[in-house]
Amino acid sequence: MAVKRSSAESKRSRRTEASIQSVQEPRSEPPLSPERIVTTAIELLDAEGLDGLKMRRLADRLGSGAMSLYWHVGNKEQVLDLALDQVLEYRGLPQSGEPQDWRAEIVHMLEDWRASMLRHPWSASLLPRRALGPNILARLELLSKTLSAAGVADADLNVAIWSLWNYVIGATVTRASFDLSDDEMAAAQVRLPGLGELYPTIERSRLLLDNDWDGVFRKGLDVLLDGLAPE
Amino acid sequence: MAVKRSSAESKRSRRTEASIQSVQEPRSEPPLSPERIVTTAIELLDAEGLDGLKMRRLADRLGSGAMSLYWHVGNKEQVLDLALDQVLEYRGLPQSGEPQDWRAEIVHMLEDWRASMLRHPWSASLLPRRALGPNILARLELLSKTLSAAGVADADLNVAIWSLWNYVIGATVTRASFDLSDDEMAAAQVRLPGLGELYPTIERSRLLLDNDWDGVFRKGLDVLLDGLAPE
DNA sequence: GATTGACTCGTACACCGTACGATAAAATCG
DNA sequence: CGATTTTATCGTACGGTGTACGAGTCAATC
Repeated sequence: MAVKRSSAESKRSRRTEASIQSVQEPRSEPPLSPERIVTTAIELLDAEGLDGLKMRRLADRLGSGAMSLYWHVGNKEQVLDLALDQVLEYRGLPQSGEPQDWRAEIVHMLEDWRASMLRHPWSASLLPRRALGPNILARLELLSKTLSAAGVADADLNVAIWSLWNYVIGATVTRASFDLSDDEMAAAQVRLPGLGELYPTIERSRLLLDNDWDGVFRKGLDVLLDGLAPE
Repeated sequence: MAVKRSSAESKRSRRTEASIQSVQEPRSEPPLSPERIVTTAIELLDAEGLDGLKMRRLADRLGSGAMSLYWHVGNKEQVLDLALDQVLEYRGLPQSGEPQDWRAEIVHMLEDWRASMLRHPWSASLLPRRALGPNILARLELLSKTLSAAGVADADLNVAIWSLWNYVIGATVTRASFDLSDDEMAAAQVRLPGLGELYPTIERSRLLLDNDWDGVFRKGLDVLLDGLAPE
């Protein structure tokens, strides 16, 4: 079993000053920890994609045996859970005070959400099947709080929250899956000869091609905010 | 290799009238085909979830050997692709003529989309990582065509299409993943003692609890349509 | 009747997550 | 201080996976 340490502090009392060969041993890796495992897992996921994450490969990167990981994490699923939640951490608006600009705050948080997931495309495919981690909940909480403080009535609050939420999730998931296929999809729009006949409007609007994704995202978000927020 | 038959007709000339034991053999299954494989795969996915689909198990249900499937489908991924696309087929509005009510047409298609995916919750987790199948493209095409015919300017068309699209995808994916966790999540909202302290607004609005999901979905969709459509 | 192609499937292999228990090292205790 | 427990590492092995391969069957064709 193990994984007892909830999130204990890690005493750094090792190698107390003068011991033999204290000068340099570039050989040995730092000790394992859930944090290091998750960080390395994210690197591996970024490099090799969702299917590229294997416990043995992760252990290789960490310079340890495969089974050593299981002392720190329960199983592979938990590694994925932790990696997803870590990627979704939000540090908030950089500015200092509170300029009361709730709309800027919300837009920033949602655009950061989208940007964070697009930086790690595997996270989009993970999101639909994982539970809500603390960082996801924190963003939802911020969204709720800000909207409520901006004057959205309690009766309309859940509609507003979920509408914004859905929009961002959908935009991210859609965009990320396009990133994955990428040329395959762009190729598909061009290659298939029958495609223009079956889907003429899509072809005419070049819907799948050279889109200004960021601009489109922002415009739709504005429409939603206009309709949901007071005034 | 194989999988040569693109979608050929299947000659049904077997058992030409009078042959021995033509009366009844309830033993033998109908012959394998991509259609039967996909249909059975959907049954299995509905019953056992995404992780429950194994090629051997699928073959068992079909009364065949595991390797026989590979004559008809390239690999397991393709089975998932086909299952997803089949679930997303759209039959259109039941009514006959064209009452010109573009808004009803769009709402119907999008609500049907959502309903179809919620009927098969595994499809939501599949969607983010699969390419666009023909039935998905057909829905996108219908959406484009209807909006365009309703008078949405070409310059605004892509924004409108993607905004609606994103919203529906997000709503479906979010809702489906809640269905999967279900009691675990409802339990989470109640169980965790610190949850109310960390996320007070979420708790107060009962955001994750007893939501009128269908109503919320429809309201957000209306906001979006109001903002995107002419007039 | 011989040949060819469409199909079925048993066996085998590489690879996966991880249970289990043997180790070693550090911390704690008598 | 030695003895014992706790913490951490990891080699081996097991059950299960997708599927490559090739040997089979059987109907259609020449």
